[in-house]
Amino acid sequence: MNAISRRIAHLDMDAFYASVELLRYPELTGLPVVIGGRSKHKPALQTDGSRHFYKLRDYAGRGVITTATYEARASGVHSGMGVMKAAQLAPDAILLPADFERFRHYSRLFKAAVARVATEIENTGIDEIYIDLSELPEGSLMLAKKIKQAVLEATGLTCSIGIAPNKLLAKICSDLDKPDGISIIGMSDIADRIWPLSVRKINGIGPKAAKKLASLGITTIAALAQAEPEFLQAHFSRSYSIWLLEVSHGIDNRPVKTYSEPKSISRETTFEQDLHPRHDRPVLSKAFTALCIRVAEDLQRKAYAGRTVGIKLRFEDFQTVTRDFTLSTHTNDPAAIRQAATECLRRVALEKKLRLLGVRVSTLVPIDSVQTTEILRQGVLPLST
DNA sequence: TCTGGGGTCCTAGGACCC
DNA sequence: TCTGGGGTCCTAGGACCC
Repeated sequence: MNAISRRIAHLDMDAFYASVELLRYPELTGLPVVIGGRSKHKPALQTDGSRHFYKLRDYAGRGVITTATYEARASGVHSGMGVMKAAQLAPDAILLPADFERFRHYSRLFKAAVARVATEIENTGIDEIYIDLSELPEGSLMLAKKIKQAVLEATGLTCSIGIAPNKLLAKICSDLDKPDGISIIGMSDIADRIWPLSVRKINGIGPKAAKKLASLGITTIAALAQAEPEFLQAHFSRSYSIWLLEVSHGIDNRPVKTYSEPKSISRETTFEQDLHPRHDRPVLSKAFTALCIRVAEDLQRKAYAGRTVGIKLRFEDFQTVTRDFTLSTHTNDPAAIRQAATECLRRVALEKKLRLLGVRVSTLVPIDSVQTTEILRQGVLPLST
């Protein structure tokens, strides 16, 4: 493979969760629709055969918007926004609960469709992938059209594709002509197409870094590209400064990774109301056990065992703490996980109400065949001591 | 009406070993 | 009596992504 002439596509499904739900409820097409909130608010079938949909104004409680249709985005609603805030902006938007099983199904469908056109695929989320097109003979525009057509035929859904010499640029590029677009750029287009954009368009510059850059007078990628290395290093770490300058010039050598092992498996839950560590202890304990069981089920279903068990607590003031504990052997046994997680819990001062509780298992190893029973047996051992 | 859930990666200090 | 230095593991927190 020639690193100099790579050709990488980034494919991003358009408003994925919402679009999947519109396939099921086509009568909502063209309306502002958001996915989010908790699992009530499922559309109810009425006696006249029509469906009743909940609107954002009907919602009360915790949660965020995971996806908004373009019609809802026009009101200023976007993913990550609290549902209650979104309700102020778009009270008449239709609210649908997330159906992850369905989303995963459509995710598999679109990825399989792409794989029939190009095999070198990196999964980066339920609704997006990178594709290495370097070894294919066809032109980029032709490939992009073929892939979009394959996705549409397999799912009825549209996507946007960016093609560029690396993942960094491809990712930025797929967002240039959304929805249902194709953008193709080369290194010679960076000054015209990339530099005018906000630094936030760079995958890896989040709210914190963008804010700090803005305080230094840097908001566009062009301004970042013109910054002196010494100036950046006075405000950021050396490695981050070097990376900032590289990405501002469109440099990125990361390969498309067609396979990766999971590093951790976790489950967490935000309570409807903050819970008091002593007064609500029975409820907390039940939730805690349920999380351990779910993590163990996930591990067993995916055929992994882990050696480090961790907990995550979020207090009423949103302060978040984690603790973890490494066992002498790998386990995927719910009782062993709960015991280790309880050890972690003992090391936290519980003085405030709890908003969130989570359990995580990391340092994973695949449990193939012969080792399985041994790992399971050893994993349970600490319980009996 | 603040702020979900599932992840990855990085940093940094201390323990421990050679 | 002044304390090297590299490597790895463990732990905690934080930024970031979808």
